[in-house]
Amino acid sequence: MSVERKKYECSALPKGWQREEVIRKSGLSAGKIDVYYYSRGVRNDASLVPPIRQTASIFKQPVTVYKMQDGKVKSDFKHGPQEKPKQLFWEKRLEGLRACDVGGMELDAMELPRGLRAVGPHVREETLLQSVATALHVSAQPVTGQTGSRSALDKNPGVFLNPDQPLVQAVTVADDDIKRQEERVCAARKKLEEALKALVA
Amino acid sequence: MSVERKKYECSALPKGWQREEVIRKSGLSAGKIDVYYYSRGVRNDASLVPPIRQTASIFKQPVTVYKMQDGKVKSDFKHGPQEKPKQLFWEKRLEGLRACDVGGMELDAMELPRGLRAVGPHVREETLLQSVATALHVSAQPVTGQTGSRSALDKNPGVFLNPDQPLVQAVTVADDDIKRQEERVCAARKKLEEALKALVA
DNA sequence: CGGAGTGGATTC
DNA sequence: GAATCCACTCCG
Repeated sequence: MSVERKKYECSALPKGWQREEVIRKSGLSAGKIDVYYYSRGVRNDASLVPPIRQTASIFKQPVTVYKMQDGKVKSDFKHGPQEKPKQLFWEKRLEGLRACDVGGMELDAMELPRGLRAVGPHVREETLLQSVATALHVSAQPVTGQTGSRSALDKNPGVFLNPDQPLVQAVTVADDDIKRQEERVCAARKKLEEALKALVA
Repeated sequence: MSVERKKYECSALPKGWQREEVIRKSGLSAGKIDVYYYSRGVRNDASLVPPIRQTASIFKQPVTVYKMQDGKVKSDFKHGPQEKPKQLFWEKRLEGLRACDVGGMELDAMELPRGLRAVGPHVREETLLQSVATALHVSAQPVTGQTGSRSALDKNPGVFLNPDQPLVQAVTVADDDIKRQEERVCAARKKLEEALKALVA
């Protein structure tokens, strides 16, 4: 596994600094080039060990840390991995779009079970379908829907909307639902039984 | 110094598995979290460490190993993870079945692009659709289709069929196909342009 | 816990 | 669209 690497002094850099170019050899970005800059003894160079100024410069500028009385650093930078912002209502980009067959003929929209209710401002059944379908297709977690109250979600989605769940109100399965489903299974079995009988006769 | 460690069962994990989070407490990456997964003492459970009887039982039966004079084991069992047998043509169980809408009305079958050819004995277009759709939906690997010759696959699927791929002949994309697709994109862009013009006018 | 290597967002 | 930057994963 030979990595394509070139490392050399570069006149545009201060004395003692080196520029390295590494070609990515796999993945989606294979072929792209990453550039690294080194000065001697990187590990312990004060200009590269945090805390460092977050200013735009290839030469990181160290920071003087002032301690408070209790010995803790007076700062509020966060620990742990930062959570990425998430896009709410991305489904709206799909509004008015429909799948079509090979010939370009638009397919009918699917009708959803009556129990599924859309939530969020101006979210219609069309968007609901796309949202739920995507969640079922993509999500690794159980799909349970939004648990916030309908009015809270309408008025303040930025606060109450759970971006990990589709734009459907959380569905509660009651005893009634289970009974109804059992009846459907029974009916289907009867139908199969009769079909088999008819086949033999 | 209190080490920040949390170890707990996690509902997203299979039963018996635990997730541990350990916060790095020093170094450049201080504050970052490492996640470890554990299952209960699998490592040293005699009934789960090979060699194991390959019999059907939920309780794996360990094997007594007899050594020969030279100290080597008198056996030819394979090392490394055993490959599970795979079901060929499971798609045939779905033959004659169709999705229906909420009202019980059967939906039309989808028409596939002409380039896709079914392979394997008695595999029709209907089965082809189910096979390809499942592969795209479920497979983590690229879906490339069967590379064996059509006649070999028909006569000796047990030998030549690749169970990791759907029952479609490997599709080769020629320059012609790319050109045709480019034309389609161009046409779609023209249509969009005109629609936007009409909207403004 | 560090470092190589990549995905992907951001900036130019 | 390319260059740059950052965050994250994986593995020793």
